[in-house]
Parts: sequence; C-alpha cells; structure tokens
Amino acid sequence: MHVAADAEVGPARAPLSRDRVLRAAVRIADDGGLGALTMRRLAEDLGAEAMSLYYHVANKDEVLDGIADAVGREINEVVDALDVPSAGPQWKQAVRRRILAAREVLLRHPWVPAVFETRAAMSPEILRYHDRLLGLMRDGGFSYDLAHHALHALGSRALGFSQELFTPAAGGGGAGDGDELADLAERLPNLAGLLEHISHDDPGSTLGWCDDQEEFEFGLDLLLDGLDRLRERSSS
Amino acid sequence: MHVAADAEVGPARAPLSRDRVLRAAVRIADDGGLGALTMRRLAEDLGAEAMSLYYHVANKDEVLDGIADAVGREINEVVDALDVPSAGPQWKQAVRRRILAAREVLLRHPWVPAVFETRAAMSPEILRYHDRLLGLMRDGGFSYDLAHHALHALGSRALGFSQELFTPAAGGGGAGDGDELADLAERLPNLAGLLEHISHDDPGSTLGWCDDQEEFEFGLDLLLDGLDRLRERSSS
DNA sequence: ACCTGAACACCGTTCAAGT
DNA sequence: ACCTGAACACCGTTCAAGT
Repeated sequence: MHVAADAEVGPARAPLSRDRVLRAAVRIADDGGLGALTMRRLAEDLGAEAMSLYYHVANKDEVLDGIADAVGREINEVVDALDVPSAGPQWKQAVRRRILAAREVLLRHPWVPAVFETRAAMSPEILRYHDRLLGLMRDGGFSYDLAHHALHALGSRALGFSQELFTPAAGGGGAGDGDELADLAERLPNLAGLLEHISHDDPGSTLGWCDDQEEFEFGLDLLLDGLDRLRERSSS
Repeated sequence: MHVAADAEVGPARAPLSRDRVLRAAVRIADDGGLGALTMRRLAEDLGAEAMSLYYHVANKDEVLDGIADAVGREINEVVDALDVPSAGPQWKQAVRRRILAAREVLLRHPWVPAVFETRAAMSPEILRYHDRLLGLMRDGGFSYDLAHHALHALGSRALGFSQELFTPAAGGGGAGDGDELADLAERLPNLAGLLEHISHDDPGSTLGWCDDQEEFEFGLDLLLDGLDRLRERSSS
C-alpha cells in the first residue's frame, strides 16, 4: 500500500533535542489530552525509542515542567504585545485585557490548567507573567500589600482559567425521568428551581447549560471591581 | 518477635464491603497522598488481594468517586449542624460561615481539591452542598440568575479551597545568592519589590510567605461583598 | 556525543478457578 | 456469594552496550 520510505532514506531523522521533545509533548497533549502523553508515545512521535528521551530530559516531571513553561512563553508573547495604558484608574482595563488574552491561549491548550495547578509556580515564564501583572497594579497605585492580596484573590483566574467545578448537568443522572426527576426536586429543591428557571428562560442554553466565557468574565469583573474600590479607598 | 496470630485465628478478617474499601481509601490518601492510593496498596491495608476489590467496586475510578462523595458527606454533616440565620442581609454571614466550615474539613484531607476538580460535579453529596448554599442565597433575595452567577464566581471557593497557584517562594531558585538575586530583581522587578516589601514588613512571614487562611478569607470576602452589592441593587 | 535493547519494578484490570 | 492466582497490557526508569 503506502511506501514506507521515511525510515530508510534521507537524513534518517532530525536529531532529538530538548526543544523538539517539548514541542512534540505539547502537540500530543493538545491532540489527545494529558493522558495520551507517555514517554513511549512521545518517543514514537519523534521516531525514536523511549529511552532516547532521557538523554535530553531528566525524566517525565521535567517534560511537564517544560511544557508548562512553553505555554507560559506563548502567553507572554501574546500579552506583551498588548500595550494598554495602565496608569491610575486604567489599571483595571489593562489587567482585564491581559487576563482575557491569556485565556485565549489556554483555550487552545485545554490540558494546561491541570499542569499549571501542580507546577506553574516553578515556571520562569509564569513568574514573569505575574510580575508584569503586578506591575500593572502598581501603575494603578496599588500598595504592595493590596497587590499581594489581589494576586491571591485572583488565583488561577489571573492566568485565565477557573475550575469549572460546578456542572449540574452531570448530577441529574442523565437517563432518569418522571419519578427520578421528582425525587431530585425534593432532594435538591434549589438546584431544581435554578435548572427550571434557566431552561425556561433560555431553552437553547440547556445543552451547554452555562456560558463559560460569560461566567468567567462575571467572576473576573466582580474581583476587579472590588479591588478597584479598595484601591480608591486606600489612595484617598 | 511478634506473634502473627491475626491471620490464623479469630474470624479471619472482617469481610470486605464497598464501605470498608472507601474508608480505607480515604485513610491511605490522608496518610500518604493521592499517589499512595493504589488498588494493590488498598487491598493490602484491608488484608486482601487487589483482585478482591473488584467484587465491591467496579474500578479505581469508582473508588475516587466514592471518596469524593465520602468527604462531601463529612462536609454536609458539619455545615448542616450550623443553623445560622440567612434571611435578607444575613445571607452573607450564613454563606461565609458555611464555606469556612467546609474549608476546615478540607484541611484534614489535603488531597481533596485534586479529586474534587475532576469529579465533584458527579457527587450527590457535593450537589447537596451546593443546593443548600444556593438556598441561603435565595433566602437573601438572590434572583436565580444572580445566584447562578454567584456559584460560578465562587467556583471552588464555595467548597473551601482555592488553588494556591502563586507561590513565589519556589520561583527564586532557593540556593541562588548575590548575582542571582540581582538578576532576579532585573527580570522580575515587581515580584522582587513585593518580596522585599513583605520580608521587611514582617520578617517572620518569610517562611510560609503567605498566610493561606488570611488570603482565602480576603478573596472570599471580596466576592461576597461584591455579590451583596449586586443583590442590594437588584432588590431595590 | 548520541541513541538503543533488554530488563526491572511498578500500575490497573480480566478471567477462569477456587471455597 | 465472595475471594484469589496467574496473566496481560501498560507505565516510568536504569544500565550496560552499541555507533
């Protein structure tokens, strides 16, 4: 069928390198999720044996650190090109735009939150990202204390994501009808009321149930507005 | 040395059950973290073979679902005993107390956030927790729309945790002195300034760097205060 | 310097077999 | 009904050996 020539002619294969390994790792995670990222699969994609990887990276942990940093670099490239005025009251728009731009990068790499949650603190690129964010707040007149609190309050939202912990659609059980729905309304009266209200209000939204982007921005603005109020109060 | 009698006399061993399996799983995670929780280790702790577990649970995924639900039950037992007035403006204190009580349970099970982030939405107990939280907001006069937004805005904070994504102490490199510190101050001027300010202000805090409980409450109150303002505005 | 084969110590899980 | 032994298909990783 196909001519399997690649393995036998030409310059055999581009030599491995730490950079090529990490680039392949990002691609695998993008395509198949974090579960697809194994040392053996990684080597296969590079046309090498799993053991060859260990010449370029110490272990899998270093691969995960590496791809976290790689996405951090991608984020910084995007947000550093933004150049929004940040003096005084403009800090809020500057921070908002920066965070939403970072979020757009994350949406291309849905596996990133899981990796960031365990090792983002170690990444030089993520540290750089937070440093610049802190700079915008300082431009806006934040004291170090308030800026420090602000970073903690934002948490992962500063990087553009929030765990979608609450997805009620999954809780109903799916298949259950009739009796089961009545039982649910009794056990979870408030959630049932919410569900009824939402599906009545906007039947089309039942599928996704919640507009994630809208909810993300609601929570972000709630925090930014609250921080802005504290900033004004402290600088008066 | 020791008399190894347990295996040979008495009622041999308590029979396995789904409940005993889950209880042992929680204990293992509490003691050794989520990484220590393997089917083989779980069986060993119960004095059985790994394969015996599959008679009581379908697979490891069900074990993880089960321990998430078990902690959810533990949380509900604590918060249901609270009984704080929640009518009108009192909703905020009621929600606040409830969330901080949930947090106390989580502090006893540090592995829980990692499990919740992947499967809390499926847990009947966690659903029940959110239903009651939603009920408090309804008592306070929240519309379903605002309450819905509020749950998303709180995210995992509703359950008492926030990812500690930003731990600058890890980023410095630890060992580096002199030149490396100067280099860091140049690359991360704002974080360096923050670090200097904090360690000057309160030298004792350098060890833990941030008071997690204090930061958690700051972020929580920022959200609750903002939500309360929206509630007042909408109900006027 | 760069890559590999064979091997080790782990996983979760299946399945036929025991009591 | 409840439990188990042997075995399978995976992991990450080491180490001596190849070019």
